[in-house]
Amino acid sequence: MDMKDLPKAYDAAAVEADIFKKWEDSGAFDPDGLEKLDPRYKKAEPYCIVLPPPNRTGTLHLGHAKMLAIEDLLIRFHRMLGKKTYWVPGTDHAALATQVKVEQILIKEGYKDPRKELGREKFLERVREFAQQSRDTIVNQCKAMGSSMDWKREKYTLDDERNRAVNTVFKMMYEDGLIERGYRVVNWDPTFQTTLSDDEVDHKDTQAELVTFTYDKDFPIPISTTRPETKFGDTGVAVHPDDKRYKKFVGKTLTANFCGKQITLKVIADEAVDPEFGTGALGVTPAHSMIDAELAERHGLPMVQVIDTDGKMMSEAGSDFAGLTVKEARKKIVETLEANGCLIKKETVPQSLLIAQRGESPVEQLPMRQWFVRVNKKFKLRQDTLDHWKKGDEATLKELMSYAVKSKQTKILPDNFEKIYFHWIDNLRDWCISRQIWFGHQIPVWYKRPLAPLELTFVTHGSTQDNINETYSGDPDLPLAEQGKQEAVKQGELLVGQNFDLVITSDLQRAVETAELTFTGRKIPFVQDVRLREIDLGGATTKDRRLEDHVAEPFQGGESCRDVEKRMVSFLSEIAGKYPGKKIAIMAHRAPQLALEVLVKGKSWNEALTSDWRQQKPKAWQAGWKYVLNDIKLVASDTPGEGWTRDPDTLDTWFSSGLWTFSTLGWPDEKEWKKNRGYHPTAVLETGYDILFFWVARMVLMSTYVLGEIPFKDVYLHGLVRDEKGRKMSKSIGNVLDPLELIPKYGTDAVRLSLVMGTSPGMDQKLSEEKIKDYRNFTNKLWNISRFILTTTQPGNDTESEVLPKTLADNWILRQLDDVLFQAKARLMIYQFSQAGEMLRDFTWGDLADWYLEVAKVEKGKDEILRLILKTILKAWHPFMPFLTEHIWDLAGFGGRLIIAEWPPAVSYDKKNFRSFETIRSLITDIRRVRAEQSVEPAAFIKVAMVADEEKQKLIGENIAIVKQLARLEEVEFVSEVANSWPVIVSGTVTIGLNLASSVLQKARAALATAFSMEIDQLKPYIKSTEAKLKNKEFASKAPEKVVNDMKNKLDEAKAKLKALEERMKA
RNA sequence: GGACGUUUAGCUCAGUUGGUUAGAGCGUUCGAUUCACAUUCGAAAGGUCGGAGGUUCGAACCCUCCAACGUCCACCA
Repeated sequence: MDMKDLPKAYDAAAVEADIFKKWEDSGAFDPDGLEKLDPRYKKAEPYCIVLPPPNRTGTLHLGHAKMLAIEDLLIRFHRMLGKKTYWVPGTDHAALATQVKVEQILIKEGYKDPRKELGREKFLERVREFAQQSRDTIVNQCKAMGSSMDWKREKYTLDDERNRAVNTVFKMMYEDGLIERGYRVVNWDPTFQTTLSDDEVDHKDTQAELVTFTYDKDFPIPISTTRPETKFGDTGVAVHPDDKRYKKFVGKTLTANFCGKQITLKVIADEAVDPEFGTGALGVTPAHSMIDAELAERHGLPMVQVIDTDGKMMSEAGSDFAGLTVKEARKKIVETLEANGCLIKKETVPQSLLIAQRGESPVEQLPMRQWFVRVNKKFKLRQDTLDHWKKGDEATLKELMSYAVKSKQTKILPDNFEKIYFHWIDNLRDWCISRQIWFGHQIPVWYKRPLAPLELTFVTHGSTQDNINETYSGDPDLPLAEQGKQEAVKQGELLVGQNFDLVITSDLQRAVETAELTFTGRKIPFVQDVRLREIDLGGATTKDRRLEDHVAEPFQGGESCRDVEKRMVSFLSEIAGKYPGKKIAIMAHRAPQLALEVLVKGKSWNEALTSDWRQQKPKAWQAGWKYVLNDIKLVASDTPGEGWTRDPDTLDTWFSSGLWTFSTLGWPDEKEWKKNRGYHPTAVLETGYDILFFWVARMVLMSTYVLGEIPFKDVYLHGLVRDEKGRKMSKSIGNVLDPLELIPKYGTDAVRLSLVMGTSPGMDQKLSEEKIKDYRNFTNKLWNISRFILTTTQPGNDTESEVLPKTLADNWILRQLDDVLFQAKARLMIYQFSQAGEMLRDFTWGDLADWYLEVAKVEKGKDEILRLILKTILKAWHPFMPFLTEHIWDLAGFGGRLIIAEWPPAVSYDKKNFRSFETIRSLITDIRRVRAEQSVEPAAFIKVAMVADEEKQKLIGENIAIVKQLARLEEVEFVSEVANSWPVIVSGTVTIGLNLASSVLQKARAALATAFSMEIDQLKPYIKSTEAKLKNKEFASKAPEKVVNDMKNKLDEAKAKLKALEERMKA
């Protein structure tokens, strides 16, 4: 292309798609592709960022655009630094959010209850279809933003590999006792019919009616509530321990007839009660308030549920109320209380209502059986963790999360968010992870339910010689010792009166013998089962046969505890089908019994091992341990086969997101994970501060737990993008700026700049179209700078080697360039993108375009240096403006792809006299100012005469062409003294006189006199205060030398200037 | 109720560990324009750094208190 044909303005829309394709085809987005492009990436340090996967709920907004701009900047910068950069692309299924969205769409299509009408599979198909469309949109938008990630490596939080990671972690946590199924009060969303975690519930300030009443006419303690309808579930009344009014009731159990229902209430004293509020007494509703549930747990109060999952009153509320909605019931209760004369007063109070984060529906707190991650539970670490704990040490998940940040292994930027993070952890409750929605990772738990529960009685075998000696002779099948036989008989005596339908024994000698002796004389069928055998110790010798060490790891050549567990699952599921409702005695060994504790009681192996009765001294001998087999629960990463029903619930979406840093790198697949191991911990996690808790904290939890290492070294939290008035962008206000509309209008680079510049981490950003326009102007400026250089210079050989400065201006611009490269790099390393960009802009616009290019129009022979500067700034700007810079790079024919060019090295210049050009610059500036200040016609600026010392005369004389061009002068002459009739200003130590047209002379003199006196008025107090300061002994002794010297120099300059001005005034 | 921010020019914001007379962009005013760029260039005006105390030779910066605004967490039943 002929350079002359370059359009006057940069047309982003016309070139961007093309450039993106070139990048994509080049393989530069692929960390392994980099090696093929440039050998320097072969042994390169890895640099990895995982893309916070956008939700597949629709399209990307400006917040995403900001995220992409910052992360792409980081990736491109580090790629140019020579790192093997891997930006992991992917999307999030966003379980609930996506399902809700699709439900809304289906309702619009005419379905009334889409899930019921379609059924699980068909409904999920629609959700998947929507998610797929959304994914396609997201990918295209990311590409439009210029994001340099390789979509061939795309991951999805709900794909098969991620599912494997989820199931594996679930199983690990379950085995460690960190996941449990419990009956607890949870947040329930009656609209979407699912539980929500504490973090998914918001508080909305509303007005509510606070009702003060007594449960019935005779009840001695009045209470207040805004939720009278829950009072059917009250099981206690709590007062403050010091409250004299109620002291006499504490500890008593009272009854009342509350609106037709008989309730029993225990009066308890608890510090948590505020004696000042209401009546000072609090009706405790353990089933419908987490706070009350905690209170109830402390005081042993029972839980009575009265509201169902539809938000309606249950039969527990009495026939008058059952079936009513919460609202209806509330109204009716107040009326009933009033009619019964129990109502004391009604008042309006502010209340914060629990609402679901999506939508406005109120959230109920209900007791339910759900799955929880226990954050305060001690567990044994599976590996060395965070360079602080050793494998086998005990810790809680909270401690891991806390230590990762406390030890600064993960640093949060800005650091005040660390405090917020710790505060959140301190108040963290167990995390409810099961959801009753369909879209998501189904919980990897299977059940087999017998038609009727089996009653199992575990009986243990009598001692063998090894048991007595507490040794291991190596023979796994010893007969009973004499002592053991006696024990077996004794056991039989203790079991008299208990009836069994069947005895199943292990087939080992000691078990069979014991069974015969224990159940002698009873006519019960015996069955032997090989699956009930003791754990196979393999080649273990006495020293290494601690079961604790072999929970997952098998004994050498033998079994692990988990292997026994597997046998027992098979055993139990068989007898569950064969003998429903029967009473069965199980005669077996230690490991099988512990497996029962695990499988039937839901303990973890470590819990089962530590609570094992055999550990107690003296051993608590008893005749049989009872287990009721309601269902057999199997936690597995794969479906266990016929006859098993999978838990229908799905997991909280953040469970899978929490694994994102390593599940995307191949874990738990050994081969893949090994390949990508170097990328973890990832370099930085860049995201909005609004998901610090949801996501960032949970990734720390998962990574420290699963891998024992942090998920990322730095966390960079960007602020939210708001409209120009500081409001959140929302469709209802209509202030949404859509990246897809902005990009074609202003160019991607301008949009990216506007999202990066003028922002700092953690601070919200106000964005207007005006700002984007300003950055569009800048992209155009860079375009025209390039256009000028490319049209006025010849390519030459464009070497990377040094270009020697020929003139003062050359030396000055190279020095400025060198400085800005150093500064910008330093800022980028510490995530100060805005400052880095500002420095580059000041150089590009202020130094290069406004000065050096002007100089270049006068001084010729700058082809080489101009092209070097262009090449250098294109590199430096590339992370900020990838499209424009790559495009110009192509046009200039610099060769190769800018995207993998090396970050520019230092530029050499003459360090001694780089300041000389500053003198000329300030002279020109002064002339320009005088002209403007005095409102002098340009035509009057014909001549400038100046008084200067010889050195300065020489300097200016050598650069006279520049001075003339930039100050728009016709002539400059040096004189010994400037004529009195000429207006004069002082520039540094140069005195300039202006030869003005006579018509403006008078005006100019007057203006000049005012200007002089103003300047003198400014200088005098400055000189005075500075002199005083310098004379101050304390200042002189305490201030650093550099400060003092700088002040002295500046003072001398000011004095000289003042002297000259005063002389001029006199004249 | 608790915590964390923010408050600097008309607007949007910088201001690195306290150190010369506090900066930028936009806007405003004045001026320029055959030149790479009117998406341009030059210049100016505009700030007792939210308020009040304190520490220091020296404070926009550190400490205390207050005010306004914002955000997060808790939930007083």
